[in-house]
Amino acid sequence: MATMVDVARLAGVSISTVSHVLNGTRNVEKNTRRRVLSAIEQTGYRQDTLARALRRSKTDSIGLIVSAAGEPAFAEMVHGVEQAAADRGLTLLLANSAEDADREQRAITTLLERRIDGLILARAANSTPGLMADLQQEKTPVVLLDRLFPDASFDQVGADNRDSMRRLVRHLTAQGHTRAAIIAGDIRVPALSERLDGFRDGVRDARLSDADQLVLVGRDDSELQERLTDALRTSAYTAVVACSTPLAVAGLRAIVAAGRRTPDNVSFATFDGFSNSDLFRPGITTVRQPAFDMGIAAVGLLADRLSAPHANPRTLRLHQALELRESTEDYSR
Amino acid sequence: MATMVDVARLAGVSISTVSHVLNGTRNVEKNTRRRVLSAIEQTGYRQDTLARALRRSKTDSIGLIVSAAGEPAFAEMVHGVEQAAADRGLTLLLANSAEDADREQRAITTLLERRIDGLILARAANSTPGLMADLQQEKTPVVLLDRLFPDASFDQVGADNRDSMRRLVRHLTAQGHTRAAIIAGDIRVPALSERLDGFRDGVRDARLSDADQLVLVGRDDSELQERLTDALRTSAYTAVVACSTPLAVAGLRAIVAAGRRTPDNVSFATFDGFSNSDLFRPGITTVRQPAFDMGIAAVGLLADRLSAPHANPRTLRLHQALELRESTEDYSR
DNA sequence: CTGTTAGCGCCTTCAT
DNA sequence: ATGAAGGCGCTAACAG
Repeated sequence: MATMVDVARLAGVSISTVSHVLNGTRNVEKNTRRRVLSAIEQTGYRQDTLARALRRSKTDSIGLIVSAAGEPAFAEMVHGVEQAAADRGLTLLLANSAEDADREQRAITTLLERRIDGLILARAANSTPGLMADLQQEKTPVVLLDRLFPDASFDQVGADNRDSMRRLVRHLTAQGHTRAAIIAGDIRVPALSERLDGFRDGVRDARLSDADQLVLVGRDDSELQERLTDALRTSAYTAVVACSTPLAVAGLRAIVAAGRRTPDNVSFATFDGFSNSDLFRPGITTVRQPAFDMGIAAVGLLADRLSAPHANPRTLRLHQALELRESTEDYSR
Repeated sequence: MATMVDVARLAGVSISTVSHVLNGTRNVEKNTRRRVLSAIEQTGYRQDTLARALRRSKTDSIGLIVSAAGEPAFAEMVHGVEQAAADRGLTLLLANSAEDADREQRAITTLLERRIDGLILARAANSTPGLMADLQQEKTPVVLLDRLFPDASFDQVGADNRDSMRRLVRHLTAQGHTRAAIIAGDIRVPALSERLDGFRDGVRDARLSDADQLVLVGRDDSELQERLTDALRTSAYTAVVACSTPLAVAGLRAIVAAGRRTPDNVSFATFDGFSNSDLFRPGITTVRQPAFDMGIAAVGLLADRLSAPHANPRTLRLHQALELRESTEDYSR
């Protein structure tokens, strides 16, 4: 591999001149520049980012840790982050915590050792608050994605979960539903607890009784599925709301297992949803998370932070569209 | 940020000793080791991967360039690669070429400048053969993923596309279909041209006429969709086969636009398919690409290559399961 | 068992 | 307009 020394020798200049033409960091005579450029060409010289980063203590790279690389919503966020990073000349280091705090901690350490300029983090469900305190101490800026932190001392990008759920419930109650089951999942995850809060808002808006609603909370999707199956068999719930794609899978399976049908017997709606779901029956009413745009926005916040380290932290809440489909239509008790 | 010098001073040893306890690269007395370890603790020392990599000329990182980060199949490959890399202590640098040769070239340059130990590449559709020749010259090992190269001079991981399609066509012809349309898409993509070859194999197996089949080739999905719509309106094709998820979207839309219905009027099958598609109607017969495992396998090949630079290149073809569903059932002419 | 030292390739101040 | 030279933080001979 050719180095700056090789280029300098071939061009008959000093390595400092080579560096300066490379970075455009001071004037160099037209003619010398030409010689350097052609020497670069001939030697096939390629800058060594490592040495450069070591010297400048800046890597032009950012890290992204997602909590569930397998979920479509996170895959989209990764896509968005990658695009926005590349547009800014930043390289993306990707890691997946798989909802595990230990793996998350290891990923953070690894990325910080690699001296990333900034970190975008969708925290694992069982991530400890202590982690955030530690991160506060680091000089590497952090942007929280999707999995937000209650006190707004970080830059964060999320969705308007609570309000979106409230709108969804309003839609259901407007159709006459009075008893619904919500599969809330692991409410240690802020986005999920926000959605549950929104559900309660909606129930209150419609002056319905909390006791008539079924709230399914827990970490084990298949257990939730069973509980819902039982509930649908024995009680008169007329609507089911799922709070994420995997929970929607559990919900739909429970509906089938209980011998119910959507939308005939039971209305169904979900957050996040399934891709291309408009092509299939039943069409499912979905609150669509703008995951790709959230990824873009996270990089934006991070870039802003890098250029203004002491500005006030910002929390962005992106709007989620409510896509109405047949799974919540034609309800009649 | 504490450095090895700080640790050494605090522990009252030389930096070389610190380095050796850090890397376990030579024996150090139990007692000194303890002192060093505690000094590391106290200073909050963290290894600087950059300096280390510069010195060792080895970064313990790999690059992955996908051609279409938005497609579910590639998202799964990313997931698999990330997991396998993390399991081996490798950091993943991710880039997306978005099927554009220029972006691909830039991504390659960027990653090589970062001195990745190896590269996993799903080439862009319009990637030039010259690129592969250039890559041959690099000392950085390359593993081709999904988008393979005809001459097997690289390590590669793909699927048994041709044979899988042949099996699928056999299933269709066994049901009595004699006229099918295949949406082959951009056959510059090897996986797609292989699938088309398999289609022709299947047609020949059944002693059907090529002229009775409709082969739709092109880069613009919506144009293919229109052509298929017209064909379905005017000709008696009884089956449609799509060669990727986006092409399946086009195919299903065309079927609807032509006023046909699956499976009543027309059978339908696709490669790659939709996630959780078992939950929806019509259930679609799908050749499922083992994308996650392909990602895992690619890292495996790369790791092997790193430890045995001069071994013969290997091409892995993973088996794709044929999932039969109702979209190809109950056909009667 | 431990220490000294020469770079890895680059940027950047200080001279000229 | 250009060069010389000192590190960035670390590993790996080479010495003791």
